[in-house]
Formats: sequence, structure tokens, C-alpha cells
Amino acid sequence: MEETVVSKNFIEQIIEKDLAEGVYDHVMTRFPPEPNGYLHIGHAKSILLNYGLAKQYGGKFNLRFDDTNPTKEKTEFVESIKADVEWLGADFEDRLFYASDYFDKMHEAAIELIKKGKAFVCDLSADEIREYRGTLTEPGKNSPYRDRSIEENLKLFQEMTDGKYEDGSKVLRAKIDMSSPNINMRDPVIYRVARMTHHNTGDKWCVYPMYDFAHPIEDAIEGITHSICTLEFEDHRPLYDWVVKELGYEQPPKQIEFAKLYLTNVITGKRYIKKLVEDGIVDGWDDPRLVSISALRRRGFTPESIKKFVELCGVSKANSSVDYAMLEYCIREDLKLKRPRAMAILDPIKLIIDNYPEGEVEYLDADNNLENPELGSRKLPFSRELYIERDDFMEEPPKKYFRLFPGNEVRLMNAYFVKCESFVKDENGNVVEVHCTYDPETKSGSGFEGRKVKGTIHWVSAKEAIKAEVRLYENIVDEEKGKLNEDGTLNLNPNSLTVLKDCYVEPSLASAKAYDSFQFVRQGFFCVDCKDSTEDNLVFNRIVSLKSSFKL
RNA sequence: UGGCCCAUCGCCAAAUGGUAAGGCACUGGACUCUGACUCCAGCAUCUCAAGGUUCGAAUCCUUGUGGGCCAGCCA
Repeated sequence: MEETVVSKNFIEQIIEKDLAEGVYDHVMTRFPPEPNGYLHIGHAKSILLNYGLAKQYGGKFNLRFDDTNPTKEKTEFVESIKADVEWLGADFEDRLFYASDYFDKMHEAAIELIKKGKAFVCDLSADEIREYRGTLTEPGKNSPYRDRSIEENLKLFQEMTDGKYEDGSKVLRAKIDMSSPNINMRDPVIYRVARMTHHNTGDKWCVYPMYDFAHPIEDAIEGITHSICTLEFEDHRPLYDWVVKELGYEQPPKQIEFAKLYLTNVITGKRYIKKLVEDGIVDGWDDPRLVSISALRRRGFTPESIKKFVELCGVSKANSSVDYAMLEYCIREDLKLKRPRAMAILDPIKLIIDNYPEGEVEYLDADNNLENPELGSRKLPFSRELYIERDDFMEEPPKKYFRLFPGNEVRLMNAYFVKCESFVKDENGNVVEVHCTYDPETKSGSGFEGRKVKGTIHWVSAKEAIKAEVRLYENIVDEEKGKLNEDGTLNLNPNSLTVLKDCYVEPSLASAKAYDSFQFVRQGFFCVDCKDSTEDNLVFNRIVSLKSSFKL
């Protein structure tokens, strides 16, 4: 029995307290992205956190597109976000909503505020509003339009809605307090005029609500209890609370903020990634060197590994940056028991078994995963000529090197012991062939106990192996952590992608499918790249290396 | 320099006034048909600093220090 006492994070504590005190009788959460880009690992934290909390407390989780600003939003992003959320396993069932579905209700709410004398139409220009707002250290001053009558405001707002005014010529503002130390409370704009075709409502509206006004209403309409967002919205909470209070919602939602997930050794800046895509440095938002959800999927990460990662990271209000090694740990942990382990030679040299009959091929049994028999076994062709890894042979081995060197005997994994008898160099002094003799007695599975060897190396049969392309990726990182230089250029690590050709994989991988992942014995974890693989060329992306530990 | 938030091991993160969990990383060692995995051991006498309250403080108070966010008709 595993008895791990996991302490509750601060959000769980708030929820449990609310439930216990009867503040809410249910739990409802949501993930509310603006469809203006692709989701990345940071969003995964929010998605899984919200979904997890709903599930944990028997509540529901909604996916809602916060599409209140048509200038930035696209249907393309809606589709990719939906796919990513689903892939992560955050099940919103039939509850896919759009903020734009509530435009009518928001409009009514604005009128209600006007009727209460809590909102007014303001004719100040954007620049003037900024001037009147004051600064961080100085209070603002009231708009000259602040005291318009309710009737006039009602009329003007209706005219705004009817399209009588130019874009930007009038806005609706909440009437709160121009001298508040919190700038968000200085009569914030809640509706603006903007003649834009909306991806969802088309040309129905020419006035659109602002986030600060729209979001609490969206939450309240959906019965959201805990509206979880990131730290930069902390200053907006008083306004959020003001809106739900003035509108008189029962059991109003409450906003809770947590720290965003930052990862070391990656970049998530939208501007930067956009530039990489535009300049053709990466082949799209799902380039495996990126950490968008789709890139992680293509690289071979599983939803489970990302879930595990997010859980391990925890939730707090402290800005922090999680070590990338933790993500790698999670995918290794997830894959090691559930995926087959195969042999592949990334940097081949030939190994010839001098006492093995020429032309003979024998098929050896090999378990797909020694630690998980349920994964079955396969037949591996074995013959006189094999490929082994270049660094599995050394002419003059250092101390404690126990792979192949003249006179030494090792095990060929799943096959026989072989003893190195000689080797051949080319005119440049590079080793091109290693000659061995094998001992038929030592066949894998035969129970041979006569003697032991210290080293086990992997191999593929030269004739039967499949040629493959292997791509070793480094995350794209800039010294400035994803910031563009002043001249708009990028400082990239030139080694962010290494393509290894003339690699050989065992023939069983011929049937590998897109996104199938494997552990290449002693090489790490790899994933079939569905975008670039063709029928006769398998392309593998490395998800993560194994920890290697032989040091000279 | 106004307001809000944050500070516990290299990196995350618990501890809710009762004497510093856990994970990643790292370091030994054992095991091994993967130098992987697994196992076992080690890894904060101490919580940004200085004062104060208390029998007792990472937790409360004060004052500093360091970091983040806010002056869009973006979200």
C-alpha cells in the first residue's frame, strides 16, 4: 500500500474551506484561453490544474474561448487549442463555450450598470483617458463626462451599439474611483467601439466588452466557483469583485491567482516563436525544438508525462522556473514500462564474427521490455555481419571501460558473447571493422552460467537492419531567454538540431507508426516523427537521452 | 519613487505557533543480458537580513533587502 501524504496546495485549501463553510455547494472551473496563438507547456499547467480540481471535488470543467477582442483572434487557433486540450485529457464534455455567446447578456449588464449610475459614456480620446488616469504615483482626475445623466448615458450607449459613432470616439466606463491607488479601479473602460468582423458573431456587433468587465460575467453565467488565473491579474481582482457585486450575482465566482510555470532552457515568448516560424528557422509551431503542446506531442511526450510533470511542479504564488530535467524525468518515467525497447545504431561500425557461418541468418527471441513481459517479444535477425556503436569499441581502453577492446569479451544483447580478436583501420586511421569470435554456448536464454562478462552492447544485423534518420534536438534557447535583439535578429544555438543519417534500426521497427515511441537500448527515448517519415525512411526524434555515466 | 504580490537545499515545494516532508538534480555503493532501470546511503542544526512578541517562531509584529506585476479603447 502506498501511503503518500500529499499536502493540499493553497487552492485546494481555499476550495475545501469554501465547501465546508457553504460558500459554494459545488465546484466549477474553466480554462479560458484567448484564441490568439498556440498553447504551450505553461498553459498545460492551467488546463490540468483547473480540470484536476473540478474532478477532485466532483465538479465540472469548461473550456471557454475568451474571444472579446476580434482583432487578435482566429479560428485556426480555436481548433488547435481544442485539439490540445482534448489531447491532454481535460474533458470538457459538451461544455465548450465562447465569451462571444454572452455578448447579449454583457450588453444588458452594461445597461444595468448605467441604470444604477455605475457606468457612463465617455468622449475622451484614448490619449486623454491616459492623461486623466494619472500615474503610478499620482491620482487621476475625473472625466468631464463622468456626471452625464443616466438617461443621456443610456441613449449614448444605445447609439454606440447602433453604430452611430466612429471607432474609438466613445467608450463606456465604470464609475469607480479616479484616485484609487489601484489603477484598474480608476474608471476602467468596459466597452469600446470597434468595427471588426468577429470570428464567431460576424458583423452583429460594433461594440465589444473589455476583459475586466466580460470575464467575471462569463464566469458568473457558467456558474464558475473558482476562477483560477495567473498572478498578473491580482491587481484586477478588486474590479472583478466589483463587477459581480454590482451585478448582484448569487454565489459569485471568486478569482484565485497562481504563479505561471516557467521552464529553464526553453522559450515560450509568442513574439519570439512567431519570428522563428516566419524566418523558417523552425518548421512550424509544432517544431520539436519548441515546447508548444503540439511540439511536445510530436517529439513524443505523452499526456500522462505532462500531467505527472505538472503535478510534480506544484502550485504556489512564488515566481519560479522549473528545471527542464524534471520534464525529462517525467517522460522517462512514463515510457520506461509501457513502451518497447529496441536496438538502434546511431554511429555504426561493422562487427564481423569470423567463426559465424557466412550467409546464415538466425532469428533470436528478444523480449520487448525486460521489465514488462506483457509487451511480448520479437524475433531478431542475427548474422555474421553486424553494426555496433562506434564508441562501444576502443583500441586502447581507459580503466574501467568494459565494452569491446582487443582481447575482451562482451555480451551482444539478446544474442551471444563475442570476443574481440582484431580490427581494421582505413588509411586515415579510423577503425572500420572489428573482428570477433562468438561462443555458441552463450546464447541468450540458454541459461549459460559458465563465465560472466562486464559489458553488454547492442547491435543490429547489417543486412536486415533498416536505414533510418535520427534527429537529435536541443531546445531552442536564446541567451536572452527568448527576447529578440534590438535589431530584430535572433541569437540561436547552432547545434539545436543534429541530423544523423546512416543510422540503423532493427527491422521490427518497420511497422512503427506516427508518434510511436521507443526506448533505444542505451541511446534514450525516441519517437517516430509522423510529419517527416515516409514509407522507406523512418525519422526518429529523440525525446530524451538516457543518463549516461561512463566517464573517463 | 504609489499600490498589490512573493522570498524555505542547485531547481520545484510542504510545514497554518510545538522544534525543517517529498520530488528533480547531484554524490557514493549494491545489482544488472541496457554504464539504463531498481535498491541502499548521503545531501537545509536551519527558512533573505536585523530587531521584537512568546516557554517555544520558517510561521506573528516591525524595519530593511531582493524579485515580480500594474499607468491598452489587449487578455
